[in-house]
Amino acid sequence: MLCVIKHCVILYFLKKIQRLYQTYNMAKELTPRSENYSQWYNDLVTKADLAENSAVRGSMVIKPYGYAIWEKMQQVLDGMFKETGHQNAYFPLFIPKSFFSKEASHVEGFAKECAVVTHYRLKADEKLGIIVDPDAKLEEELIVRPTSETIIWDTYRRWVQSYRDLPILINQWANVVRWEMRTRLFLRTAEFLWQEGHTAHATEREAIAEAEQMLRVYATFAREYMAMPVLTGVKSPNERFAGAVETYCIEALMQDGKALQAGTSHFLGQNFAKAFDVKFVNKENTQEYVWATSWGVSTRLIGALIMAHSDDNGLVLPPRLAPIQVVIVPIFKKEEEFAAITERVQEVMKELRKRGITVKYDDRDTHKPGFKFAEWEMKGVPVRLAIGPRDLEKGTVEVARRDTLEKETLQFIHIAEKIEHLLEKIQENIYQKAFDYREQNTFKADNWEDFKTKIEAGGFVLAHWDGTTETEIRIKEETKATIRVIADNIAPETGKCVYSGNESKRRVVFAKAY
RNA sequence: CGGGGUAUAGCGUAGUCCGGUUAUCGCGCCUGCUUUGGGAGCAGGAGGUCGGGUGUUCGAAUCACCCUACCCCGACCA
Repeated sequence: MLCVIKHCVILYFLKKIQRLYQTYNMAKELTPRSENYSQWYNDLVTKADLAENSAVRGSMVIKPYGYAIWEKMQQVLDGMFKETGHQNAYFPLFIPKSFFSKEASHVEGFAKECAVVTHYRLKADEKLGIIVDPDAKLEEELIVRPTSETIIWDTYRRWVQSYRDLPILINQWANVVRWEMRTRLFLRTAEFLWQEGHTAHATEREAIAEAEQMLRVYATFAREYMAMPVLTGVKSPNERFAGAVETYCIEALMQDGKALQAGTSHFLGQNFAKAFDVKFVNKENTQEYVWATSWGVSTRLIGALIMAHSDDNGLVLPPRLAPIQVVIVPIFKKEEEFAAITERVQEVMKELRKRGITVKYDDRDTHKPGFKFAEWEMKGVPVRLAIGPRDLEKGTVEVARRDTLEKETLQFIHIAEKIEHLLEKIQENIYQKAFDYREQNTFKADNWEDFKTKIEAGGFVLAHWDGTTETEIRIKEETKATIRVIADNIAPETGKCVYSGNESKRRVVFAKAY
């Protein structure tokens, strides 16, 4: 009897918990970061309406709001590339398989994740429906580009004869495919969007200068637009791009203490020139191989942007990359009030637009203000204005900032100017917060036990390394940490390798990475 | 690609172990009224090849086999 009552009580509470859970879900809330960081990230991407998984394994649909962020990134970066003398062009999606075998380490690096086109036709089959036509086999199979070095260098061979044809400074905006085993929205997908710069130079020095210049462009973009502090430097030989002589990178620290490579720039030496026989005649009339670079950033930057700043209420976007910088929510009961508010809003919008600020008036009458507040907060709009009858009376406006969630009521007078300043302040504050976080999560480790503890806890760990790939691999096997960057802001100092105890000339940055 | 898990309406789910009337609930959606300064309330309504296929059975969301997709953990990687 007692048992039955107990059972009923338990059932009752189970139902209650389920009800609570359902309410929680409908409220569009995020899983808190502290509870499950990965889940938080996935929730955020979905609920901020940035992207979703598609019918194709590992490939995502980038939704309009997410794509708008990418467009902003593209616009800024494209301007920076043009300023540094580059031009855009477009090379094919398909690459003949034979091209790949020409640069040995390059093939090795990418062979395992290439999609291959083998046929060019389908046909109807009575039993199986549509099938690949076995009679339509390609003479030479085509690789869907995982990166374009090979096809581009095959092309450059025909473009370069004399030193007068150099340098070639080209960028392309494109999609690439890398058949990844485990994918995550934006961070790692089978197909992704990126830009890849490919340059050809007469001298080694000039090529190195180019690779370094583009790294600085990326670092500037990350810091000034994404409000994301980055370390710059070079990769260890083990982490180098397949086919590169030197790989430069920008490396950022995410809120869960894991590192994320946000952009790379490669000095390719003469590897591709030799593989594709790209020579030029110099002023002394002798044949020389061309020197090369390549550099790229991808839609992964959106993942970095999300993880760098966002909180448990949703996305936090830096004003300089926010598709909508200011959203205005009217608060009204009667039609007349709405009309009067709208009139006032038009004035504000005009002033804001004059200053180049992107503003949206959320005049939907299908949702209540509270709903709109929550929605725009989830989408990370930096500044929200609310205007209601009380504001019209007093000549005020409520200004809420997304980064701190603070609200204040300001006078209408010079409101556009105040908001312009506020946007700048938000941009700075977001950067500062991310910077402070990184500082607080950067540690030194001088012995193996300490190293393991600190790596486990997360963050950047600065430690001495003997410079051998063998040690690097051992460390990775034992701790999952890799050398993220041999950072150029860390001064050389002698010491003992944290793993082997051998001589070391400098500390390098270790972390677990995405 | 290995190991584990999941798949029921747009989303989140109950039911599956132990097969049996018309498949549960919440959110969302539609209509109406009342609401609107932080995710509105009430009333009514629509919406389902139970991931796909094959089988077992009088009868399958439920059992068996196969396939597919997604999630978590490893190996690989921007």
